[in-house]
Amino acid sequence: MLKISELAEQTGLSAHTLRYYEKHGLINASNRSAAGYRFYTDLDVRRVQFVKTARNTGFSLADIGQLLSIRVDKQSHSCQDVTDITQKKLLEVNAKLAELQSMQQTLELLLESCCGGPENATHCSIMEALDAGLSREDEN
Amino acid sequence: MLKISELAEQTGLSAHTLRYYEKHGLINASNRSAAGYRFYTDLDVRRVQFVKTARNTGFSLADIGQLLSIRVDKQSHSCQDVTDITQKKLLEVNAKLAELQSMQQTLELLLESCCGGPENATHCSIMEALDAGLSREDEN
DNA sequence: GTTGACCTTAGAGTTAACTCTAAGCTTATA
DNA sequence: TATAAGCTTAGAGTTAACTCTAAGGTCAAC
Ligand SMILES: [Zn+2]
Ligand SMILES: [Zn+2]
Ligand SMILES: [Zn+2]
Ligand SMILES: [Zn+2]
Repeated sequence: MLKISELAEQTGLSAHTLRYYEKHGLINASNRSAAGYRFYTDLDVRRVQFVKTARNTGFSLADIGQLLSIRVDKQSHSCQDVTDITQKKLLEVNAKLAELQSMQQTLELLLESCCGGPENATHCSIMEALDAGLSREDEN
Repeated sequence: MLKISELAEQTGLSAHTLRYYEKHGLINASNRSAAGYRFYTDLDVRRVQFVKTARNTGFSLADIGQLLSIRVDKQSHSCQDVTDITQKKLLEVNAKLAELQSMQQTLELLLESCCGGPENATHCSIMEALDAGLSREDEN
């Protein structure tokens, strides 16, 4: 049985974050000491690690709540339930990716166009491009 | 001279957002009516469009504040001042991009591994992978 | 039997960029 | 002149996921 600081160390999450996850219904300590100290079992640890892995994969805490409710009762859920959540997340990630890639391209073009030198910015092509709405050609 | 709602329509920003930008020092109405109504000149409009373009490019409002102070006094700033801001933004974008691409790859692998069917999730490879810390995916 | 580290809770603060509300003026139209 | 639409301000609310604080209780060690 682990105390919260030991679980924190094992998972790389802070004790604050673990309490925050508990408050939001994601995890729980199976046991409490007489004085109210949380004690975590191996099963608790695995659940926290599941949360952490899902978090790293990009799932929101709300998504993870759903995944956890599948996890504790797999019989009552289908693979489609799982792929629905995963697919939805992939679409979100793809949308953000497209946005960021567009920004990346714009920023790279801006940097290519500017001398980046120490003389004054009266001729700066980055400022000109931003003033011109990034040239009317590839507006979306 | 445009009223705030007219500027909003021309720029595609809401009047609320325009007042918010003003409160944060990004824009201003050159004139006010006797009763205090904001009135915007062509120069004001162009400044707002600059802000909007910079926003679409990914710059934060703080970045845009810096870009605007260069814009109003180009003689006192260098191209390097401009590229410093742009370069910093590009690094941020690249970092987020890398993170999202990793998530995308993980999500795609998860989806490939799961049948997505209607039978129960006791055998679901997505759940297994999340339980295993994605170790299967990492090895691929 | 006293440090000092660790634990508890409720609740406030953080971040960015909005978004909205309330209460009261102003302006245009009928 | 009455009505509706639009303007003003200060300030509160939203979102997500923490992050931290205060005030106090507990525990192991010396
Ligand atoms: Zn230059
Ligand atoms: Zn330049
Ligand atoms: Zn299946
Ligand atoms: Zn499956």
